[in-house]
Amino acid sequence: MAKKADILIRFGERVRELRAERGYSQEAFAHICELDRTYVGGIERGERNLALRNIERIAESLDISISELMKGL
Amino acid sequence: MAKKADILIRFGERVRELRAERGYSQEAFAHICELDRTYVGGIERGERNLALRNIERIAESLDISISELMKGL
DNA sequence: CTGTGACTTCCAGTCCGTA
DNA sequence: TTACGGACTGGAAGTCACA
Repeated sequence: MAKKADILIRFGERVRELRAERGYSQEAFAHICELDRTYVGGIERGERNLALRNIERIAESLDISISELMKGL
Repeated sequence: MAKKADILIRFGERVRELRAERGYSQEAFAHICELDRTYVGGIERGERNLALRNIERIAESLDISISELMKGL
């Protein structure tokens, strides 16, 4: 199984990349998302199988569409 | 909470549309996704805040990318 | 600033039905 | 074929202390 990297890992890397691009720390970004700092950290490390509502929050906080956020995954 | 159309509702409508396009019944589609039939029904009705792994399953079962699935949402 | 393990609460997700 | 209810289990949501 797992011919490609896991979806959660890839999603986390994508979030980290976009978050860093914007010059946010995890903590600052977490605040914008209204999520806990450690929770966002867990997402970026691919440890969290987050649900659609939180995916939406993250996309909004990055100021892009969900579709854009999911690009390449 | 004054949202025009909740993300879950919009996602559900999108899934229903794409699933029906392919001529699958909810039950047949649920079987392909390896999800419960009542759960798929709940998703299409916008009652379920499903997680990323299951979003991926649905996209795969529809034979499109997650990004494509999320288009317009 | 970030990683991580542990923790509680509540919902994601399953299985049984009925209409 | 789909909607929806009840009851259940595992895991997502959310937080904390400390490295």
